[in-house]
Amino acid sequence: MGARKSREPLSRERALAAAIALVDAEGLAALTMRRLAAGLGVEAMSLYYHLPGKEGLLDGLVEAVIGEIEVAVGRAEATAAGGDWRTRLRGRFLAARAVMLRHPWAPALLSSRPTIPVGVYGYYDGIIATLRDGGFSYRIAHRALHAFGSLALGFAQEVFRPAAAGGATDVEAAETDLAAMAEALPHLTAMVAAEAHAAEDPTLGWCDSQTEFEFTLDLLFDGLERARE
Amino acid sequence: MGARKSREPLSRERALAAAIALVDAEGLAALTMRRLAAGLGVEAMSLYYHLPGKEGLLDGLVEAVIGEIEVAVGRAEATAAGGDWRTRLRGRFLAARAVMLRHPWAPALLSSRPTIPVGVYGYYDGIIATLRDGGFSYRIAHRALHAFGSLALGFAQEVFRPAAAGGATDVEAAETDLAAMAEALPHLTAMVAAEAHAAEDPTLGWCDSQTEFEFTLDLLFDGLERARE
DNA sequence: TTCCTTTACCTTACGCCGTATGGTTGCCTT
DNA sequence: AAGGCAACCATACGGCGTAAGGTAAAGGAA
Repeated sequence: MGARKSREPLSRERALAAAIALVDAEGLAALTMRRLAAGLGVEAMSLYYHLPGKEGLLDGLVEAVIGEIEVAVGRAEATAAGGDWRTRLRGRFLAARAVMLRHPWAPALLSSRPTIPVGVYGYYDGIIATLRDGGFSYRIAHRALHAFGSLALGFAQEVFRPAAAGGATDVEAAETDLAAMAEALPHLTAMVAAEAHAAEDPTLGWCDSQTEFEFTLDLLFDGLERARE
Repeated sequence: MGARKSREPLSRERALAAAIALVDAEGLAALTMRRLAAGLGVEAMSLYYHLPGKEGLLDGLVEAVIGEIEVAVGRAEATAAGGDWRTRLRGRFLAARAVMLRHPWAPALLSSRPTIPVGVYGYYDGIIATLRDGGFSYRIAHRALHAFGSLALGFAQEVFRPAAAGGATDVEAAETDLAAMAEALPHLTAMVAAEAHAAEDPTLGWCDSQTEFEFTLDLLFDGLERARE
């Protein structure tokens, strides 16, 4: 009525925000140009006025995630100022992890991208700076980066997701299977039994609880501490 | 002429072999039902008589890779019999890695699959057995599996691939960029300079050389040795 | 006021994809 | 000879990303 415009014009920012909302809600596979456009009350081809295409859209998502990580890491660095290297790195990685927990699709997207998003360079520069402060040579810093792998960006690249989300496994079949499994896979079944393994916290959709994440982190930190000579 | 059949009949095995050849040669994205069928001198729909669909085809590829790993690991185990736990695990992981080097697409495929291929359970059972032999509790064995992550299957999930394969970067632009980069990313540029970084061996398409792989392995092994108490 | 350019959005169409449906062929058995 | 069945194919549908070109409206210049 009073306002002239029937609606706010489209923009790269609005498109990216809608894309993130869509992917948060329905997963990466649900992100198509047509669906995204429909959610914005627009036709698919209109998106191309603001984005260079599907790949550019995905680049935008990555950029947004890296941006969130930079903010979170900045806050973590501020509170950990003056700490030793491993406390500070720990803070960085866990801050990045908090972002990944908000966007469970991010690991898969990140590791599928063909080029390194620019923001990542800055992030890695900060890690190297922390390692140098901690007295590491460039050589060890380099190796540390490789050793951290995806942990540096907040996720453990567990190769497989657990059983199935929501797929209620037949209990009876599971029991008879268990007997066969105990025979074929004695050590694995024994471990599962011993660990009880209440599936307490399958974060990120992976079998990758906070505890395991931090355990691995400390394993690597301890090793690096020793490698420093 | 003499033979009656104009050609050997299709089969799951022939289809899978052709699929692996196609993917080895042209990458995962080139694997479509139509292209695979064409390569076999057949129409796309004929594949559905031997395979349950695209997902089933990908499951078959995974199964084949796991099979190769099992063979390679079996050989490694045979030669390392009687060794200590870390020598044996090392042999397993490096054997798996040799398979991954033959099939650079395998890591991406493996980590994109929605369910765990059956063969993997047996593989992990063997790892747990080795750890138990080495005196580890189930608790630590469990954590070790998480800590190994994708290393256990022979690849380090480096998150990003290096620059671009074959994309000759403009040298002049690269030089001016270098100056800007040295300012924005002082630690990273210093590290690259210090490491010379002759890109000696970008195996698997990732920046993940054999040396880095083994370094990370030993870092984790050392840490676990200590965690055993 | 009139005209023209630019911006933002839309329509249509093309060539891919995976696959449901329903033939058609030719060997094997009886 | 007849029937069955395994193996393969033709057609078609809905969805994808996006190239090419059309259109409505806003803004500045005359």
